[in-house]
Amino acid sequence: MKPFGKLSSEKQARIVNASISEFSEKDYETASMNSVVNQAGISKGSLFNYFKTKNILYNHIYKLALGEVKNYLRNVRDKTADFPFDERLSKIVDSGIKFITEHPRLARIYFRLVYSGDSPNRDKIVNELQSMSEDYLGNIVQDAMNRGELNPNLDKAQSVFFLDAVLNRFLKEYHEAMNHGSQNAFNKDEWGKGITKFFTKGLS
Amino acid sequence: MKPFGKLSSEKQARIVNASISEFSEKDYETASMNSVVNQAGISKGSLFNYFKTKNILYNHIYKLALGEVKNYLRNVRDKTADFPFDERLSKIVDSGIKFITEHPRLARIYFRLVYSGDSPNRDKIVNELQSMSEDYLGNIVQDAMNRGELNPNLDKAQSVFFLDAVLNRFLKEYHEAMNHGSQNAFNKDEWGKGITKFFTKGLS
DNA sequence: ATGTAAATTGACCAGGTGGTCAAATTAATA
DNA sequence: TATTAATTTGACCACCTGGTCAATTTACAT
Repeated sequence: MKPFGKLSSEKQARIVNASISEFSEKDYETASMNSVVNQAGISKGSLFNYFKTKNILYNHIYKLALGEVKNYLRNVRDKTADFPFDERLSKIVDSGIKFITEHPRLARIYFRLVYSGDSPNRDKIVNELQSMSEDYLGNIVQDAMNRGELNPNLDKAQSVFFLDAVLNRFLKEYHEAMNHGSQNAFNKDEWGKGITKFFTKGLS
Repeated sequence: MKPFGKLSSEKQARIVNASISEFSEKDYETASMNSVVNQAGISKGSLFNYFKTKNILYNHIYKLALGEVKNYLRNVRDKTADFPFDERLSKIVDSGIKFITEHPRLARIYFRLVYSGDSPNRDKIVNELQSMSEDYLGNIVQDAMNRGELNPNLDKAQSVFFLDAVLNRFLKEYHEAMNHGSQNAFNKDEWGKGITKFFTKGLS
């Protein structure tokens, strides 16, 4: 068993928590192992005993973040499997907002990973995410096409791309607005409606 | 006159060129003044004589990059003022691709600025960009609405947001695909058509 | 050619980085 | 309790950072 797994769950939590804070506040290169160590209240040697390198620690954390994101997505997809396209889209937006609100630090790590350039293995990870998203949104679009809710001659790849672009951008802006305290910048419901209307029309 | 302005234009070009390389390859924190100095073939003291801090040098460079971007945008907007919406949109995509192809390093600095988190004054700059884009795309949407090409009851802010999201994301992906050598990832014409079709329909 | 002013240099500084490892502490075994 | 094994520690290392400044080189005026 890996040394980190042997630790008391309280200590594990402390370390994970400190790491999440650090990697969400600074990008990979700028994030500091010393800072993690101080926040977690352990010694430097210990941290490097649990995680041999900064890279490995980062991998541990981002997988954690991504796992949570995937959970959310899987959840909303399955729970809305029988809903029509527009309601489904609306729920996706809602759950995205919910995730961001409940896990702002994990969301930050996610956005940093997707939009910033210097995480290790960034290309591989982003490719993974891309194909995950294609899969996810692709299924939803396909379902809607099968039901006759969307134009059956759609270029699916492009449609998914548009969806992904708008959804991600919206959530990113929402996340940033949230972190800057300007709560009124986005009216959730209004924007949710706007997005679903725009896509049901654009892809019809 | 500032010391940098007194330099021979050849030397100025060398320094600007080295700085563009550095800031396009690494993000602000990671970019190294030592590296700029070596690439430019001047001494460290000189560089800090021309630009008192890293921050000031970065500002000089990003303003340069942004100026070029604005030039391109202004150009295409004015030259297509009388075109219908779909042709206009198509030209915007084309000119974006052209810019990226001709100035890949400046494009990289632009994307890094917009999507990454650690440039100095990032918030201020991004706000500036946002209102610039709102202005730019807002005008184009407004023109089309006035001409009766788009639904006159559109929520303009949202429409502009969608346009901005998709255009930026597309150009970013195109830029990344280009830099990774995979030229066939995007068929320019096909995607240009797809984008215009999607928006003319979605906003009609 | 000489003196002076301006431009250029690079050794140097304090401070930070990821990572190491002998030594000290704690836990487990007998 | 005495011995051994596992865990934890933090001083330390080489390296890099942005930035400084006395000293040297260059340019120019007389």
